[in-house]
Amino acid sequence: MGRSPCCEKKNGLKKGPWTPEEDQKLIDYINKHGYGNWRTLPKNAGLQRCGKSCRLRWTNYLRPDIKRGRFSFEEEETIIQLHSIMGNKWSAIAARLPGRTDNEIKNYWNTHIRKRLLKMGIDPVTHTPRLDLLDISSILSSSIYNSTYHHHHQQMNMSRLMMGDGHQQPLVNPEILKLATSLFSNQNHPNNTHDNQTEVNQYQTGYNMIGNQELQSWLPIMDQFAEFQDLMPMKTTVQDSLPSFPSNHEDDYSKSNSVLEPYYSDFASVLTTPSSSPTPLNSSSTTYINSSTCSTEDEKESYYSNNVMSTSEIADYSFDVNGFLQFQETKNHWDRVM
DNA sequence: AAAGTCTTCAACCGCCGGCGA
DNA sequence: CTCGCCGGCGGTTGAAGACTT
Repeated sequence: MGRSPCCEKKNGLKKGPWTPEEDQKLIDYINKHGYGNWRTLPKNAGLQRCGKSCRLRWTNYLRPDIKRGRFSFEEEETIIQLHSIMGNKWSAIAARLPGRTDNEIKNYWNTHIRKRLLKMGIDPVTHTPRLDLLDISSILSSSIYNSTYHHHHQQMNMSRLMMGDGHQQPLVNPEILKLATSLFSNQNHPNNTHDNQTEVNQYQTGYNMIGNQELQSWLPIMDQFAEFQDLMPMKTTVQDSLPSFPSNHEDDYSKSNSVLEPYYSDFASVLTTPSSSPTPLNSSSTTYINSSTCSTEDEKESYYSNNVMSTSEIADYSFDVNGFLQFQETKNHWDRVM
């Protein structure tokens, strides 16, 4: 048996934004009598509103203990950490933030924090890194395969990464990068992956050339990258989450042409968590931002612009070793200061 | 300057659980 | 136990303002 709406149109009750006069009536009444029964309050207070609307207006806007204005950095940190534990339990989160309402926190999450996490490559539902959000595929594939790519800085670093610069060894086995490129570029198009024999063969070849041991050695780089991108050390790292690879991959390879497919699938699933995860409560993936010393808004903005990179900035730094080391120093600085 | 697009956030809606009759 | 009332919650909407073209 459904309940009738609390304020039907036929009652002539007003909806929409509150006027200052209505606000004053509500404030005056509650100051004098308390709110008591919300359903009868509007009649007693002389308001053409339903009780629910009055309650909402009071609790979300007129209450004297409401803190207005921008969220402080500490508040934002608290929201992110609590959300990583509790999920969308806005009222529970609000209970830990004096003067903030669940509605305000929910709005702030949806309009600011959520977007920022996405930009950082963090899944706002699970609080785990999602490298696909960073669009690494474009970073990698454009440098490797597009010789006319305009970003010479990035291309130079990539070529050094792959071939060395005449004085040093390649930083990463080019086959690893090729495989990574394939993985990243194809995880964005899952439908194209499993039915394409050419691509499967590509993974097989790549995996054969790299071998289990070297692929494993590449994983810490991914972990560092995931951390490096946004100064957010993850309790659950890419490496920790990786399924165990067979010690003798040649044997498996001889059995089937699609032997790599399950590993690719597992590997890809580590790198990209489904955004529609039904279980936001994941205490093992609590997100930390090492920046709690930023107190003023200026510091906060400065922190974000200096230390939390946008995707395009990551493209500049991602495989630039000097930049990486420099960035690690900055990170260590913030860790110490914290 | 104007039109179109995007962002924000106050307010609404439907649902749920607690509680008393 | 069932029913209806109520407060509370989380998802969603849409008007207004900000921004872009």
